Amino acid sequence: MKIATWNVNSLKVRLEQVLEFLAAEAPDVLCLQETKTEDVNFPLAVLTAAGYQPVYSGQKTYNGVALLCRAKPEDVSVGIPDFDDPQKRVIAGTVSGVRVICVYIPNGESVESDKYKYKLDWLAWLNGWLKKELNKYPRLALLGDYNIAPEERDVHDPKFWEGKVLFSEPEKAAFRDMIALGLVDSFRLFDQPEKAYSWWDYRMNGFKRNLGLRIDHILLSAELAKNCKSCSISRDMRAKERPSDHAPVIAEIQIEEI
DNA sequence: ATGGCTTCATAGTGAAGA
Repeated sequence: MKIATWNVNSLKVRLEQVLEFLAAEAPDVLCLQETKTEDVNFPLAVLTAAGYQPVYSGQKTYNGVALLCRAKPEDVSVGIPDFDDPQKRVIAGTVSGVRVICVYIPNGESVESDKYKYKLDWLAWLNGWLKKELNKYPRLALLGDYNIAPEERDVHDPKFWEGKVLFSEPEKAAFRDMIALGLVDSFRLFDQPEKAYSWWDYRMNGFKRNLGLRIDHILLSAELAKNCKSCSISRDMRAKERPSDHAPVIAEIQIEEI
């Protein structure tokens, strides 16, 4: 089973690249963030024609998430239960016995911002929910744009980023809280290139200079992690004309039949 | 190493992203 996540920064603008990615990688599930598309405008027909069954939760201008699935997703849910959030940031479904949760964790803007408080609050709600979900679904994958670089090696200039949003201590602690639930960062199960990132600022020639952060992740429950065969970042998608500022992350898992 | 992109909503600028 191949699962992937990609913050596309507008599905409308990136649709051709999404189709290209689906054709090239043929993932069983692709999690999308920042679709910035209302559900009535979701490009259902073209993605269905490409062999995928999408489920989605979007809104105008901001946020928006989707799961593009080869097999029909079961028990689809939207948002975090009991957490009243008008921002569309979570969609989950069960595909081939694997619970796939797609998240677009808030950016936070800056540590002084009210949006940062919202981010930390949001992460606390996510953690509480994940705890229950892991009891329910031993085969669970949490994919998405976390807007957190968990370690120094995930940041091109840790000194500069120290204490700043995306790399502040409370955010890293929230990430570790997810690891403490038993989730595993699939990317670090394998040898990886030095200075491997998943996001580069559009400004300042960020990509060409590899001034990036690794903030898009695929976390796996223990049962999936032990069967994970690879995890990599598709830098080539960031090198294209008119790219998203994020690159996709892909993991392969060998699913044993029960 | 941040003002210096990109997208969206909108009709000339402003918000937001990270």
